[in-house]
Amino acid sequence: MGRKKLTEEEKDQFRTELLDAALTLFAEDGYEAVSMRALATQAGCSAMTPYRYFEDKAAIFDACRCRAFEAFAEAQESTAALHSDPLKRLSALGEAYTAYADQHPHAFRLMFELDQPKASSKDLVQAERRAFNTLKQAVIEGVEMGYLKGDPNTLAHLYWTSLHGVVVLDLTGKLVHGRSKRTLLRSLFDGAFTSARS
Amino acid sequence: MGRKKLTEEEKDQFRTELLDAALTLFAEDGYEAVSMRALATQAGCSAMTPYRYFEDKAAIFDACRCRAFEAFAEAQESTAALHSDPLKRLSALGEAYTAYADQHPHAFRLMFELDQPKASSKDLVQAERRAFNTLKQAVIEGVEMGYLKGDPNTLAHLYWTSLHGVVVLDLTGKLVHGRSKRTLLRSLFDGAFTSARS
DNA sequence: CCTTTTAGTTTACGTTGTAAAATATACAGT
DNA sequence: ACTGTATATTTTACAACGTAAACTAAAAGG
Repeated sequence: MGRKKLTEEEKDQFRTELLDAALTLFAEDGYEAVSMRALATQAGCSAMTPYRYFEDKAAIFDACRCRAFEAFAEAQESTAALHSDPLKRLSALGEAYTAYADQHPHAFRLMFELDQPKASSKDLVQAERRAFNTLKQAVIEGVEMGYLKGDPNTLAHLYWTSLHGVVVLDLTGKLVHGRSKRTLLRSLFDGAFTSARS
Repeated sequence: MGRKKLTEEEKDQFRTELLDAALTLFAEDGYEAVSMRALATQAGCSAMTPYRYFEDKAAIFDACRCRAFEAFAEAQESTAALHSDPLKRLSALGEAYTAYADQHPHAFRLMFELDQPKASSKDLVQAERRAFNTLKQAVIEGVEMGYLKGDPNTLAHLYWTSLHGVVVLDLTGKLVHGRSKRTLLRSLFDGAFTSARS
């Protein structure tokens, strides 16, 4: 029941396993399937054990959010690796962004839910930056190579926010019938490059 | 205890009062303050009474969302009424959009929460359209008067989605430090009109 | 007057997050 | 080797939740 004095590695190991279990439940049956008791069952411990390793349920969700951002960043990075041309890469990253939302709706929701704590943990901020940097790097190269003009940081943010807006409004069914996500994304992409193209 | 055979108007009246109570709780203490028991207390009835008038809690929230969209649409409309010039009006509508998110965070969350039912009620769709149409009308006039070029519906959607993306990513604290919402909105507005300007 | 219909409340159940208490195990000191 | 203490984990317990089921009360129809 209580071996004794777990090393820091063992604790991290358990935390990792717990988050694995949570992410599994998440992916399988969605957000509300992750109760403390369900999570405990999945992780093979009792309902109270997680409380030795995390402050509360919200802290566990925060850590899951962090993991979700890392996985998302990896998806973005591996997409970026396929295209050396900055504009092609930007386009592909946009496609990958919406594809990720389609294929991992629960993870996407976890990442971008409106009611999450505004002050993020250090780790979460880092994971978020990592996801964004892939996009930003493509914009930087686009500017350097003369395909785009303007402040790279601003351009990258604008591309991201526009993309995100289309995705979330589509996800919540708010786009007016007849304007598909795909159509809008194409127009967005063309328009963004029209206005930013040097 | 049970007068008898309420008229349809009386029923609607009660529904309205109940939603008023819900929206009050919402605005005062936020999303999670709206439990059935708290709502009942606020509305001056027992916890089960609302179930005679709504299917379940989700249906009440749907109706609240509808009301929130109507209030939002009104805010947009009254902003639009202040500016006859389409471009000035579009800019003002963008400002009003972000201002609404700042001033009514709970209502905004209710409207645009990621996990809402994708298939909306007829009323909700209508309220959503109404909010969007104000923006769309300004774009239409902008095109008609030769300030903008392109398909108005698409342009309006793009303006809206871009705006929305900035607002929600700011709201969730995802914008990288140093890129303020305001800066991005200005760039967005300039850029949109640069690319769409005829 | 009695029965039915309708409105509303009370009670009760299963589930949730988690505080508090109980239990089990490993090590330190004698 | 025995005992006490620190640590890990589980068990139990509680308040709050959404809501089903049972109950109460009053008006309308026969």
